[in-house]
Amino acid sequence: MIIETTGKTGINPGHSPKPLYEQVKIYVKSRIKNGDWPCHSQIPSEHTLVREMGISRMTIHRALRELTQEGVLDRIQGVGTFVAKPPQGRITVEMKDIDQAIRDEGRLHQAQVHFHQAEPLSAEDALPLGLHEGDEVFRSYIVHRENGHPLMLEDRFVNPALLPDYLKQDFSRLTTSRYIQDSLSMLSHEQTIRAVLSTPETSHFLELASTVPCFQVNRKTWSGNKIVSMVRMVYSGDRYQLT
Amino acid sequence: MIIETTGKTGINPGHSPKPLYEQVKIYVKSRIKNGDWPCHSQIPSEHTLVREMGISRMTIHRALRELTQEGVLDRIQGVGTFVAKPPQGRITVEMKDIDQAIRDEGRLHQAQVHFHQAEPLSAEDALPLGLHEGDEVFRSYIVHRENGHPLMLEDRFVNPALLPDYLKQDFSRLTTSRYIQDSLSMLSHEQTIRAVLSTPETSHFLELASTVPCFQVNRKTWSGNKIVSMVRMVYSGDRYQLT
DNA sequence: TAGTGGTCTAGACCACCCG
DNA sequence: GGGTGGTCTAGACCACTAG
Repeated sequence: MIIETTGKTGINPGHSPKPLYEQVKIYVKSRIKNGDWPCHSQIPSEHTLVREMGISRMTIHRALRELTQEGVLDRIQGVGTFVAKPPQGRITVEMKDIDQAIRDEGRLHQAQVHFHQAEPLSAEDALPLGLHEGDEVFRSYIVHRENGHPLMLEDRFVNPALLPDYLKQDFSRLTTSRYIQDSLSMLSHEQTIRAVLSTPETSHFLELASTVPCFQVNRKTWSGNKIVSMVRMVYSGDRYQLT
Repeated sequence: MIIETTGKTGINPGHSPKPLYEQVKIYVKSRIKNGDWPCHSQIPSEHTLVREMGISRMTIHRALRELTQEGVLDRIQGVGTFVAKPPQGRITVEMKDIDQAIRDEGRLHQAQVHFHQAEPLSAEDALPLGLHEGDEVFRSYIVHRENGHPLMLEDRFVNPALLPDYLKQDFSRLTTSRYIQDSLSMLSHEQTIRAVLSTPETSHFLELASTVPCFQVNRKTWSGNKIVSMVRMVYSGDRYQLT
């Protein structure tokens, strides 16, 4: 382990190639990577590293804390620091907002609002929304287009108690999800994504000539313990893909 | 802002309800949440917070650094600290390894290896793998079952240079992706997920009676700048969903 | 030049675990 | 009781930005 310094007064002047704590992190990761410190083994204590590397404890501690945060190490107070098991088989897929996804590809996003109204809640929708049958909800039904071609159908229910001004918005200019995110904070989501076949309804609004495979996203949005919105989004499968 | 202490000798003995830096984080987030510090506005400098809150700079700094890491703040050296724009419309989907996903549901995972061999690379597969036509590659073709029912078809190519022992593994007991993750470190992935219709091939191996919508995942795995593996996974759409 | 954030130290007190 | 990690401080030097 070579510690890079600039040979000035202090032990590590700030314009060293990398900060000291970064060098410690790299050092620890290299020891793990080349097998010196195998999975689940205990690594030297902070005190030991302080002695061996000639670096102050706060700096060592920061390096180890950040590596713990990154999932490289596990630390147990009063016991020691251990090499964590690398996270197995977790690959994350990121779903951007539809308008952003389209614009990021350099294409034109348009939203066509088919309706946007208050309506009484049907029995089948009441339960998942956590409201009662007949309660008034806001609903919007929007087709999103990419360079003029229909890409996604959005059928959204909104809780009027939490977003009383929902009906006043112009969702041909502003995305529903953006409006919700800007209006409330600390939102959480719960969703499922299925591969489905287009139905007569989706084929009509997405202008599909035949039956094609689609992504159907069902998403609930919560603010604290209250449901803000429930949305069904159907993506034309031959024109959309997740990465 | 009330700083909780225990009234002992030091300013903040360790068993205070929350560490000081956590209290600072909560304080900052509350000022943002209730609108005192709007989006993009500059918040007080570290020095100011040190004076106003009577807390040392290292502690203030840690709180602000962690909030920056979490995307709540933006910091610019020499300029100041600003409230970050909340991340818009990014929802992440987590894909677990197939065996883990099945076992997490309390069901039985089985893998049926149809073949597992070395073969010359075809022209169409050579380009995406970054190798040349006719180069030898390892290939495995596996059906994964959930409680006996076929759930996913995995067709994988592997670079023999990086995983020479790939053919010696028993993939009815160990998942291919787990073997790869355990054998190499610092892997990165690149993938696309499409909604597709089952083909005669997938219908046969997934024992589908009719044409159904499926998820098709195409994933490349890199170790550094070398391709380790390329896999196509087809999930029976009526039996699988992403969350 | 003044003010900002970025890093580092030496020392301190603490809670926790285990023999 | 001895070792571990968790937190906090006071002060210092640095790099960067702007007026």
